[in-house]
Amino acid sequence: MTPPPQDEFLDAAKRGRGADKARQMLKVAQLYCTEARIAILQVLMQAARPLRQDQIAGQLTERAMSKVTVYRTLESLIEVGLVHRAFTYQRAWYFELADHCTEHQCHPHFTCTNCGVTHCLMDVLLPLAKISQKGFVVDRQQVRLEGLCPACA
Amino acid sequence: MTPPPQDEFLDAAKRGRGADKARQMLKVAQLYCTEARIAILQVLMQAARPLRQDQIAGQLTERAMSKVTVYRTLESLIEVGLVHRAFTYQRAWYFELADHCTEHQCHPHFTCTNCGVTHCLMDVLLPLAKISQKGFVVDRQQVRLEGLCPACA
DNA sequence: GAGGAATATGCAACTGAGTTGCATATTTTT
DNA sequence: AAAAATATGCAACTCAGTTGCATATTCCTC
Ligand SMILES: [Mn+2]
Ligand SMILES: [Mn+2]
Ligand SMILES: [Zn+2]
Ligand SMILES: [Zn+2]
Repeated sequence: MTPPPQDEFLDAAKRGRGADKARQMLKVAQLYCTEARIAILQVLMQAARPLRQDQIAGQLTERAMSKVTVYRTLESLIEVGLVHRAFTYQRAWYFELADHCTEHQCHPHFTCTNCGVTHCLMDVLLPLAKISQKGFVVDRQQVRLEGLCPACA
Repeated sequence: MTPPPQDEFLDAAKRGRGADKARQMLKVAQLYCTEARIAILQVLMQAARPLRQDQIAGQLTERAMSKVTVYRTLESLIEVGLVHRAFTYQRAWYFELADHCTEHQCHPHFTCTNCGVTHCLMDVLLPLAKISQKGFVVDRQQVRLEGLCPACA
């Protein structure tokens, strides 16, 4: 009886392989390798969608963590470009790894107005708005979609 | 000495011409014609950009209004499609009239990360993300841009 | 490895945009 | 004018996110 691949992956992450990846990312970014940063990076690496602070905290299996620390940890990861704020929904920020981003634009996010679930549209890329001739310098273009997801349509 | 056109327009709005337009919009929408709705619609009709609740309240010259009423008024105007929530910035919603919208998409908004001012890009329209073949039903596509505005670049 | 500087964490208290219940006021309908 | 329907104001509340400060952890140097 071999365990299913997901469990194997999660197990590996807990045992340290995911932690090593996180440590390396932090070293490159010149951030202290703290328990909080390693754990939160691992949670975000395994996440299929952006997560709120409380969802991230809820995934921390090893040790509970103050929400202040979660917020400050995310802030530090954002500052060095490892994480970004994907969008807000019902007054709360959703965070995700910043790896799937192109220079000025990340993938779009679709939020279902019926079930509230958000999907990352990894393979959808809209053209950048051409507004530089008007004197604007675009740093980031963000696309949000709302409607019904396949399960709710 | 004729007053400049802006003042003339503002004056006309105060005197009732803008109010008549608002009354008509409310009648069509089957909403009670209340002081609050007429006043807030007029403020939004004259606004060059989306406004927060406190900015709207600050523009109400005739009579002060409880912030609860401003929020509930906006909510009712949103329900009938006259107003929409344009975006959030620093945890606050910005509201605007829902007239420049096409069926599934409004114009993009550019927020300057230096001065904080938002510009409505009325003449910019990105294509709709083609995700219906994946089973998604898109109700609304929203585009946000960040960077430096012409004044700050 | 020990010591010290730099940085991160937890706690408790705070902030502020937005919401809710309920009594009262306004608008519309009859 | 009276009744029914709806809107408003007040005070109290919610809750995601922030701040000050004492303590703990990480890293760097010797
Ligand atoms: Mn995503
Ligand atoms: Mn706009
Ligand atoms: Zn759904
Ligand atoms: Zn600017």
